Amino acid sequence: MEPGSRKERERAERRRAIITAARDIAESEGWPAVTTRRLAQSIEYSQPVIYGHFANMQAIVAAVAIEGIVELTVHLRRARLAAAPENIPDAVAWAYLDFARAHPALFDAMFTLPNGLDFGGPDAPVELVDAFGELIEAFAPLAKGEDQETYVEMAWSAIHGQTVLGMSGRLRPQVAAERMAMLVRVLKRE
Amino acid sequence: MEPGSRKERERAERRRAIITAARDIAESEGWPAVTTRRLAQSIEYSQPVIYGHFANMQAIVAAVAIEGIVELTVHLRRARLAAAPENIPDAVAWAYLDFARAHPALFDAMFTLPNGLDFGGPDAPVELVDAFGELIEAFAPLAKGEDQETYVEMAWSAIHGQTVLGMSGRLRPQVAAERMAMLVRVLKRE
DNA sequence: TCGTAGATCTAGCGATGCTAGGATCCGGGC
DNA sequence: GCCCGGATCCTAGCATCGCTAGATCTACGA
Repeated sequence: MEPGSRKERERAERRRAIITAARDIAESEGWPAVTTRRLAQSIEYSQPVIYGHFANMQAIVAAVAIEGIVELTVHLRRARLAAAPENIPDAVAWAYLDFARAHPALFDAMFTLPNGLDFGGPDAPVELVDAFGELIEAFAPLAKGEDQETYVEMAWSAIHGQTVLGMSGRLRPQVAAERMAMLVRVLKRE
Repeated sequence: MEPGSRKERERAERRRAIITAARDIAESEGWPAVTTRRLAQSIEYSQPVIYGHFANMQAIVAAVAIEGIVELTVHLRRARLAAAPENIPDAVAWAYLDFARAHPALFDAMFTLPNGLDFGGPDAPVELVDAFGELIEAFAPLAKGEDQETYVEMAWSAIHGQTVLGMSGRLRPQVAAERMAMLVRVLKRE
């Protein structure tokens, strides 16, 4: 099937429709409601058509996760570029938490559900590398003498941990702001 | 059924057998292999018997999670008591990571799988409160002027984040040791 | 010894992810 | 214009899941 043909376009559209439907259903009703039959109904095709686009359910989660990572990257970048240089770590940390709160199902696809994505491995998708690059921009300046990449991993996981524990109700919500500010202060080592 | 009777004891034994079977299967084959039919086979009863002990599958995950939390608590306490005072934060942080690595399925039950446990809420199980108490013992001394409880939440979530991202292959494993050491250094604010 | 209450099992319901095999449609050669 | 072959799509079904209803069987007290 030559690229750019009508069939090719329709096929790509259908793939997008599946991903979008999965996102929408997951955000509104939770991931357990995202079933192959439900997706088929959303795109107005029969169930096996789904398997013409994705090998299995996990591949759909992975596709949504990739989309989420891309959006998270632009969200972080926007926050970084809008902030005064000395406020970049705060702004990006907050943007991370904001994103997770605004798109919990997307966040689940990225970090909680099994999605089969190879993050650290040799053939990690570019989207993942880009996202980490954005974190480097934000937090590498705080590394001081330490190894930058390691420092950024450390900072990211600290922010991530606070995000996931907070979102799952394991931390006191009323001090969320002060807790995140405290983390950034500690990371800045002022 | 009066407590202490033979029937009561047998019932309690069976409950324990279910929890143990769930743990064992989850550790050796992953949580998806833990099905009600499989558990029934393990305890040599028919499947509906499971529902005489647990309302649903999630309640079994919760029971395993509680068990895991208790074990994590003693693991952290042991590490704390064995360490020199100035090394307590390092020792406890490492113990946390060690525990997750040694019992990944247990850790999943506690933090990744839906278990319905109310962590932060008013009627959180005592086991959860005890576990957090252990974290307070370890990290509150680092709070300096800051609010202690908030500081401990911050430190815990940072360690937790590094643990979960590391275990799911999202951080470089070869620098795991230096990364955790770096976090503790930052938390100590030396 | 017998009747009843509780314990346990068999069987089944409505779902799930996923697949096989038949129908249908569409495009290119005569 | 027709016909044929391949791609595309659907119906139907398999095995398995969590969970439950109803029958059966066991054990204990009157």
